[in-house]
Parts: sequence; structure tokens; C-alpha cells
Amino acid sequence: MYAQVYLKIGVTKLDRPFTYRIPDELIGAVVPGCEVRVPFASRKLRGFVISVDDKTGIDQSSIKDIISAKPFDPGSDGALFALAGFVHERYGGTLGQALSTVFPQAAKAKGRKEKPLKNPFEGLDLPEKEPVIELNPEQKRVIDTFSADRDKGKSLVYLLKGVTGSGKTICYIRMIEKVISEGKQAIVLIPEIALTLQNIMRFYSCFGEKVSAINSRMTPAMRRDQFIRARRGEISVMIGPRSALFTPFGKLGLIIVDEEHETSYNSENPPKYHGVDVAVERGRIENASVVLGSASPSVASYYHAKKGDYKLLSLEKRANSASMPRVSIVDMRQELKNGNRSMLSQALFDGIKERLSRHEQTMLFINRRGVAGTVSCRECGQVIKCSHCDVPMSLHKDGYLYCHYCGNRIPFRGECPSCHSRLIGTMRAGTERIESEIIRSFPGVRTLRMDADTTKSRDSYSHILKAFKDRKADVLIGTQMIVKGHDFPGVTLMGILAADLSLNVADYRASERTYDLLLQACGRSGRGENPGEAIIQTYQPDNYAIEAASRGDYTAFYEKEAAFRSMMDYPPFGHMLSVLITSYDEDRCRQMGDYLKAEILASDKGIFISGPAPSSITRIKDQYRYELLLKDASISRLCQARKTADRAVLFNRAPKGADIWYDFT
DNA sequence: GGAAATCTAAAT
DNA sequence: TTTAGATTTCCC
Repeated sequence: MYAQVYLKIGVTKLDRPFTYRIPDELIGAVVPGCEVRVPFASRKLRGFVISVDDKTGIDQSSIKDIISAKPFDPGSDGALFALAGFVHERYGGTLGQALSTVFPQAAKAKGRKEKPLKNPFEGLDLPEKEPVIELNPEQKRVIDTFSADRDKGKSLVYLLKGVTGSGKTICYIRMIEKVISEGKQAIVLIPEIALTLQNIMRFYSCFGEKVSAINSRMTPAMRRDQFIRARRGEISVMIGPRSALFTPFGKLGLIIVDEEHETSYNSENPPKYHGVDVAVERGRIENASVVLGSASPSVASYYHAKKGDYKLLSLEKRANSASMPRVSIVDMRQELKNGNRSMLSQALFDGIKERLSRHEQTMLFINRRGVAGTVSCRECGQVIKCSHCDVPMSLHKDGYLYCHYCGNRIPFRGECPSCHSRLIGTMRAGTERIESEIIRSFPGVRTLRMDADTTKSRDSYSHILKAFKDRKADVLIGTQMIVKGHDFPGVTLMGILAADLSLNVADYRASERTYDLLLQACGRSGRGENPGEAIIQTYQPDNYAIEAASRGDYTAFYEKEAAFRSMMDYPPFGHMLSVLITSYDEDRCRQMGDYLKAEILASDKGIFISGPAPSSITRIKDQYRYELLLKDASISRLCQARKTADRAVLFNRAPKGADIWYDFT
């Protein structure tokens, strides 16, 4: 057995691990995160174990034995080294990338003057303490369960499923209070877009100076200062986005992941780690409780909860008296038959007209993300899907439809395969077109538009939101950025222009995203005094994600979705590892793909690999993108395959000139 | 971080 | 050609 050891001397030259043999008498005692003593050059040094493995790529003759090992101390830096080891093993990339993810270092200040560390809340008045709210019976049950488990010394993973407005935050606060009373610390992860001063203040008003927060707009040095305060134990609660997960607390007792289904918890660059899984792993390593909160949990988390891996806690009732909006579904195929070729259905048109006369506001939401390439029929609503994978295929410039899951390719004939209509093509509908249509249809209407184009400058985002809140416009048209979290009391109508768009993405999670988006979008309407309404326009009114979202019925959605995924062996029932190969030269992409596939199959004959196939977006910034897809029931088999691929690229004669990116999907 | 190996150039 | 001094390279 071998251990990767990170030596405890602060020298950049040695900022990498060394491999040592674990002598027989220390096998079992040497675990990731424990402190060891090792021979190094002519001396003996201390270091932390990052990972343990039964093989090594290093020459046997140069490997030395570990001298001694201390028992693992979860409060030491070793815990974070162990976490880095996990991130590396699971998500690939270099170990250096994993280490700098877990230990983000700001460039050291040159003068190295010991500056007093500031709280970012400094200068702000401590907000009024929220009046102590009596918990409702549901909330009380949640807190009692959590506290009872803590008192028994059990650190579990919980899935807190609570409808919007059911008071998840007050539960978080009580849980943190509990953990602080034990002398421990807590991390609260909040999606970047929800990381507003208003949201943080709720925690600040309860815990005062014990709270710190980080966000992506702070400089690395400012974030580092807050991490130093955390390490010194000056604070007990850290609030922040994904990166706050690595706050170096020595007595971590609780990690909360709010809106756990948000994809922003997954890293975009290597190591492409999944925040929720890393939070669960950190909880395991440091014996801390983990609470995953959401109104529409990810299918994976709900699956774990049903299976018993996570403990399910539910909040079904809204804490305030606000009622859910009335939601209706409009069949756009029918509109077309009635001769309405515009993007607004009659119902939505009438709805907007009515709101204008009543001086109430309307929001129109069009989801454009990731719809490029999929082909759908306006007459029957069908999307052309791969016959093997049941995901939409995408139309490439060569005139063929590709499945980027299996590489299947069929020619596109410009006609719907099921109803033979020629009204078929890629969906093109943007916020701009809708805005001009609205202005044409409703003379004198005041509109605001929010999308990637209008929010390019730094403050435009908040300006648009503020203008709409101040009733400076009647209609706000936007992409997904308008549906998350905002509170506009004047809005009584939400129009979702094409609910299918997010469904027609070549991704097995499309239904899950759609359900969440629709639920969130509907929730924007009727938050003020007047009751709200939402209209969902779709070409697929019978789709279960759309139908369940209109009723806010998560369980119904989950059952259908789980059946689909289980049948297709999609996660969480099976696992998938995508290997993306990018190169300026298309042939090299394919060569590297073929080479990696052969190398992986050579070491694991039975493993399922498809591809190399052109990725859904075949070329970005002149770089071609090809993809291999590995599927298996066991995630460790996929990790093993990734390691094989990594080693092949490093040590063997691999084709050059291509980059490789691993991504668990 | 520190020892050993390698390089550089001025002094014999 | 020698050798002190400076620089670079390894340590698992």
C-alpha cells in the first residue's frame, strides 16, 4: 500500500505530494488526513496523507517507508487534505488543481504587514434582531429530529424538502444555533445569485459578529482574510457560494446547502466537482451534519433520501398566508390550428391586456439556454430523439442529426418523422423578438428586457430589477435570470412562452431542470396583495414535467422521472462519466478519443464506452469538441477508468495536441 | 528547506 | 586548468 503525503513545509517548490510505502504495521492506521512522519532527502519531516492507494506509478527503488502515523484529527488541516484527495480521485484533473480548490491561496501580500482582519459587515449597523418566531408544528418537528440526532452524537445527511415560503431559513438558523451551542461551527452555501445582503442579514441579525460571508465579487485577498478568521476560530458561521465549502473551520459541526438542486454548485472547470457530493464527503470526514434544502430536490438527492442514505425532513405548508398562483397550460399546437402564428397565445394576450388595464405587472419568461440544435415540430410537438438514448438529437451543419450520447447519426430530411409536417426546424425565439411583438400588440406599453445582452455592464442587472420593482415598466421580458428568487409584489401574471425549450435539450436532466424552472417561474406571480396567475405555453401539454410543475406536485414528477432514469440506467441509478476532448484539429480529437477508448478497454474489457462522437456544441472558439461517454452502475469503476486514461496520457505514447476534461454527469 | 549537482567565470 | 561562488535540481 502507498500513501500520497503532502509535506508540512511552506515552500512553493515542494507544493506537491510525495509517495511513501505504508509498512505492514501501519496499514489501517494510515488513512487520508492523518499526520505522518517520513524520511525526506537526508532528514525527517512531517506531512499529511492525501490519499491511499494499492499501486503507484513511481519507481519502486526510490520509495521509502512511512516512519510513524498519528491518529486522524478531524480538526487539523489533514481533513482538508483528505477532502482534496477525494476531489482528485473522484473528479480528475491534476492533484495541484484539487489542492488549490481546497486551499485557495491569494497572492501573498509583499509587505506582509499584519493588517487587522476586517469583517465585511464592518460599518453596517447590526440589524434589528428578528422577533423570535414561534416555530409551526412542522418546523418544530424538523428541529427536534435534528437536535435529537445531534444529542445522540449522530452526524447525518438530511434532505430538507420545503415548498417556497415554508420557512426553511428559520430551520437553518435553529440548526446553526444548536451546533454553536455545542461549541461547533457551520457553513451555509447559498447559490451566488441569491447571495444578497438581505439574505445574509437574516443570519447576521441572529449571530452578529460570529458570521462572515464571502462572495465572488470580493478580491481573493479579502476572501483569504475571512478564511484566516475562520481558521483562528474568530467566527462560527460562514455564508457563501460553492467555494465557501472549503472554509477551514477546526470544529465543523454543520454544512447547509440551500437550493441544493442548483447546478451552480457544480464546478465548471477542473476539477469539475459536485458541491453537494463534496459537502457530504466533508461532513463524513469531519463528522459534521449536512443539510440539503430545496423546494424541488435534485432527483439524485431525493433518490438517496428514499433509499435511506439521507434522512428526509419535509415542510409542506407555507408559513405565510400567501397562496400559490393559479396555473394553466396552453397547448400551442391548438393555437396554430386556430390560425394564431404569433408567440403569444390568446389566453396570454388577454391576460396581459387585463393586467395593463388594472395597472398590475406581467413577467414573460423565455428559456433559451442550451436549445441550440434541437429540432421540434410545431404541428405535433414532437422532438426528434435518438432511438437508442431517448434524448433529443442536435442538427449539425453537415445536415445530419447527431446523438451526443451514443454518436448515432441520421440525415435530416426537413420533415417531421411522426406527422410528416414540414413545419419543423430548430426553435428560434429570443427576448428581443418578444419585446417587439409586445410593443406592437399593446401600444404605449412600457417594457424592460433582461438577458445576456442587456446585463453586460456591471450594474445593469440590479438597475433593471430596481426599475421593475419601482413600477417603471408594465412588462418584464427575460431569460432564466428573471425567475430565480426575485420578489416583485406588483406581478400578478407570469407568462412562460415555451416551456418545452428547456425540455428539448440533449441532456437526461432536461425534465428535472424544466420542473424546477417552471415551479420557480410560477412562484414569481402573486407574491403581493393580489392573487397571481401563471400561463404555461407549450407544444407538449401532456409532458409529465410540465404537468406536474403546473400542480406543484414534486412526488408525481419524481415517480415518472425515476422510472425513466431507472429504465435508461441514467443517474442516480447508473453513473456516467463524460470525457471531453478538445483540440484545434478535428482529427486529433478523434484520434485521442479512439486512443483513450482503446486504453480504457484494455484495462477493463467489460466497461461500457460510447463515442467518440461530436459533442452537442461541436466547436467553441475554433476548438473542436468530441466526447466519450462511460456508463456503469458503480462510480468507482468509472473513477478507475478515468485514472487509466489519465495515466495513459501521462506516461504512454498518447496523441498530442488535445486536451481532456472529465465530467461526471 | 537543504544538500548535491551543475554551471560560470575569474584566477592560476 | 582549477576552483570559489552562483544557480539549478532533486528529494518520494
